[in-house]
Amino acid sequence: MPGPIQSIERAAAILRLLARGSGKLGVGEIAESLELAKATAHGILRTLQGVGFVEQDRDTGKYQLGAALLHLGTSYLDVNELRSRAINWADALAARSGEAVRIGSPLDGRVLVVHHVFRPDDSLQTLDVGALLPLHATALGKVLLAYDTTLVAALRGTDIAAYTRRTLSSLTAIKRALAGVREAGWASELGEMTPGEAGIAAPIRGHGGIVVGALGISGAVERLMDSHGSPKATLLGHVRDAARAVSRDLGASRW
Amino acid sequence: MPGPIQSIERAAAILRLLARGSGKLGVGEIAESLELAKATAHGILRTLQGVGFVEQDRDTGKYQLGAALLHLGTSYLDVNELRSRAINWADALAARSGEAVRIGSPLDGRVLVVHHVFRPDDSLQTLDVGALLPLHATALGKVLLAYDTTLVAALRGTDIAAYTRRTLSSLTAIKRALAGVREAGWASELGEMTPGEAGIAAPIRGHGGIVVGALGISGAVERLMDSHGSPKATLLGHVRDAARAVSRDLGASRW
DNA sequence: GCGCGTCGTTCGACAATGCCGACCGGTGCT
DNA sequence: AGCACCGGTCGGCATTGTCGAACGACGCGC
Repeated sequence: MPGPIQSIERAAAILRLLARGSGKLGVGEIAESLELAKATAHGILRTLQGVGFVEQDRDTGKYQLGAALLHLGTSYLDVNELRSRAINWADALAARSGEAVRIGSPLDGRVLVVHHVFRPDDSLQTLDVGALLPLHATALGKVLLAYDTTLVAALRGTDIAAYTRRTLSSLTAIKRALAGVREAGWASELGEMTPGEAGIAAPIRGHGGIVVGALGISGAVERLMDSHGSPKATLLGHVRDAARAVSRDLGASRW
Repeated sequence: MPGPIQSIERAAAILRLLARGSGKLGVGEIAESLELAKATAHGILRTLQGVGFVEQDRDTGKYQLGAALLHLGTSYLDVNELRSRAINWADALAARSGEAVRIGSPLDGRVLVVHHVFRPDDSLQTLDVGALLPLHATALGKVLLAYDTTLVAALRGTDIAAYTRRTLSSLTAIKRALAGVREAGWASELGEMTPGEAGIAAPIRGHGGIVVGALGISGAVERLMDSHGSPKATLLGHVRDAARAVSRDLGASRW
């Protein structure tokens, strides 16, 4: 049976659609978006509702994501080897650098945040584990792009959003930056996603030396960067050391 | 088409199995657990792999949950009305009480933690959003049980695990406790899940007054309880006030 | 080192299964 | 009141998923 199962693929598409649209959707909207017959979409939705993957608003009849997905998502974190090996090092890096630490791996042309340590102060911060960040406007994403040519190829065709005035919004500019990342072994970002915020990241390598993720810190520009817009040497060193330590734990002995 | 779609139900069962087993499973094990032909299980797994819901270990060939689920799970949090309305009140309750705050809703005979505010000190705490807690051994769960008879009915038949010496492990003992909860309007737990840890919780009511979740604090027994093993009055008041405030935001005007 | 057991995977055929167009019943807007 | 839209249901057709059996690769042990 070499071939994916149609109904399951459609069910997954519905779930992704609900996650992207970030809200409630009706049967008609879903059917139209996915070019399905209304009855087909309804049957899938009813099944997904039965297993708790979607819920239906009693008043409006519209559908949204269900609670069962939350537990599945966090269960994924438990078995994610990258995350479990990196937790201790991430805590240490946050303490040493005084900044928020994030670990990301590629997912579907974005960066999935699989771990997040808050900046060690009492300020209110929102956890963004599970968030999908853009590849081209974050330090984490640049690292992943630099060591995975298929990701770069996938960039072509997608629209490269310009979040701020500093965002690298052309493919050639991005490629030039990636060459620099490969040469240096780390990436940085300065106000390219959010004005005033910066990031520094380095690759995490797994068995055999292939890059399986990225680890980095992010915070206010004036704390991370020097007057020339380059990462402060001590912070950069801490980030690179932490990434190397995680890589070693994952079995990338030579790097 | 009145009837759930078989393949999607099976796919969901596989995902739940992978989440429960908390680790990697082979095709054979999965097929046996679900009483499927090996080829059938394989087809579903291949499809799930294609959409990123499961991943395959390159070396062993075994399957585990995939990264796409993490994003879906956190997307659920974004649209969860209970959580979004409760966040502000939960923060306030944590500040006032000095304890960790958790909000739970029922899922599949357990308590799903949909929000968690750390105890306001610098100690290392693990986020347990997405965790599934037992109904009968937590204050949150007791509240949910007390106001949902179908949950109690479902308890019969499941094994009622005795986590500690104090866990209410018989159905009659639980039912007696639930009557007390209904009368008082709140629930507490003292070392029934983990020795030395206690909890206090109150119901969150939605539109029309039906209980849609529970909100509570948990922490060391000596901080939450008085010498008689009853919740400290001030803490209890804070919990009940917060639960009422959230209920009001959800439209349960009369309660 | 050879063979046995087990694993993930593929094949092919059957019919069960999910898909679709058309049809209800209710709600809210005009 | 009429209309348009919504979510949900029905029944027939054939597409689609299911299953038993066989394949190749790996690893363990005799």
